[in-house]
Amino acid sequence: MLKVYNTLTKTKEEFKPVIPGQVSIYVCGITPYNDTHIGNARPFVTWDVIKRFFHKLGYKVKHIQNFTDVDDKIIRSANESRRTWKEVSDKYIASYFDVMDKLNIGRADVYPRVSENMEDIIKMITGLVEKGAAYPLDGDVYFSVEKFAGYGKLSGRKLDDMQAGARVEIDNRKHHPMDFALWKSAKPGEPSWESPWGKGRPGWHIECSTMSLKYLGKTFDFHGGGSDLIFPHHENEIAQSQSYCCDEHSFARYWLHNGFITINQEKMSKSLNNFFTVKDILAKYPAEVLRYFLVATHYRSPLDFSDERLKEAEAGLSRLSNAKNTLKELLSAAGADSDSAASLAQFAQKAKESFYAAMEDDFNTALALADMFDLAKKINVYYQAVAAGEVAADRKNLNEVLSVYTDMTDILGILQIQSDDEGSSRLVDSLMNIIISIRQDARKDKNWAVADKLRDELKKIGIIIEDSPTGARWKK
RNA sequence: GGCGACAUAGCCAAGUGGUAAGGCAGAGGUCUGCAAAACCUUUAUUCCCCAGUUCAAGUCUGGGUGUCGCCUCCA
Repeated sequence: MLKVYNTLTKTKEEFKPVIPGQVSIYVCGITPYNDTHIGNARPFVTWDVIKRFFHKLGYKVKHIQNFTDVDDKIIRSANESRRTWKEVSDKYIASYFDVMDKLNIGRADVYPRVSENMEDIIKMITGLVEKGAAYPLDGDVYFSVEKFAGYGKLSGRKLDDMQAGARVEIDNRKHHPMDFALWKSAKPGEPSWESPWGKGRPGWHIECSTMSLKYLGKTFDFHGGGSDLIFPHHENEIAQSQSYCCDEHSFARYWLHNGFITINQEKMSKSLNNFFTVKDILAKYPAEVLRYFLVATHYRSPLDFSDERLKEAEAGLSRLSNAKNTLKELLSAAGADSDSAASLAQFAQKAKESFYAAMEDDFNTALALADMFDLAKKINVYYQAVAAGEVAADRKNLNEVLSVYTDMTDILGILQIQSDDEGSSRLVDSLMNIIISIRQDARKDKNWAVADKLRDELKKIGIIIEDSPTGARWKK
């Protein structure tokens, strides 16, 4: 049974899809005015893992993720750099895709943009005005929070409380201080679109309502994003959407929010200027290390980022990677089938069950990883027995173990990037074989100076030589 | 001020009321020409504090302390 923590009910609930066998997901995407930072990257890695898991369970997945390409910050950036808003957003959307690809994140089915959905947005605002849920005001349109009885149900707030402690400047023209803009009239020099209320552009929240309803229908399964979106963004989306559909049960059924990435225990954000871009990190660490780092903690927990933590991630990932290589090495040396790895294969099946159980419990990747480490250890123990000549490698059962191991890495999306470029350089492979053979000769002659020099020099260019009873192996 | 989350070893981290997973780092050992990788052993009588419920509490309840987040653009 798959359980997910729903922010709306504040409990873990059994997941029941709207349409059996299918999952519909809307994830709030980015505002492309800046390079993607690792805080931004977290929800996308999270949802990528969730999608991979649903695929493994046999679900058909539909995933929509927007780009907020009409926005104050984009306009400001455009004005400062003498580009158009379109040039700015296109540039950072391309940059977003570039780093997402490196992080091995699969594409959504559709990436709708605000600028390409104006008609639908205007239609929805018009509908809300007609229903009396919103009102035009001097070229703007505001949503009337008092007209929506459920306002506050996602974030657990009451209108009265919010009023009391509000830090916002009160605009007295509005019917209620918490009323928020669906449409903003154009100021000079701003991009604008024609509407029944004059030239202008949409407010922030309406786009996600419009586009999720457009692509996923009136009721869909998941809506996700960072926990800073709970209020006001997602609260407002619910208000708009349910008012529009005239149905308090419509719109997303499960709301999933991931915790923040922090720096020195403080939220990483563009406004605090304490962020690291994904690009910066990828200049220092392989993309897989960053991905592993993000996956090694449950998605709802806060996650403190530091160089030290990345180094730990690198060490942990390398352990998993070594075990996979060991498994492959065993297989390539395996002869006839035997039963020597039967109990290892059995253990692998148990580990797989345990791994799936962890994933079914609100996508507990941290717990699932423990099963991978347990399996890695058993693989290593078996390897020692083979290396000591106690047993012969058992092809059939080892193949089963590899398939379990690969199943796990497929779900987490790790240990895959490396294997892609393994085959890309036959020349390097051939050269390494020659070097290793020369070094083996030197070792045979007890010429340690030459053997060590080869190993040390290779290490300087990032290639590690490891001797083993069956010969030397190398890795980058 | 209002609302919410969290507090588990040196560090990170999981934990369904039934006796504390896993990783990193450290220590000792095995293997090795030396390394590396790997393996074995070792590292929390105890889960922020205090009360309570229970045969049984890290887990539930109440109170306290601390940290963080949201309430304003934010993933």
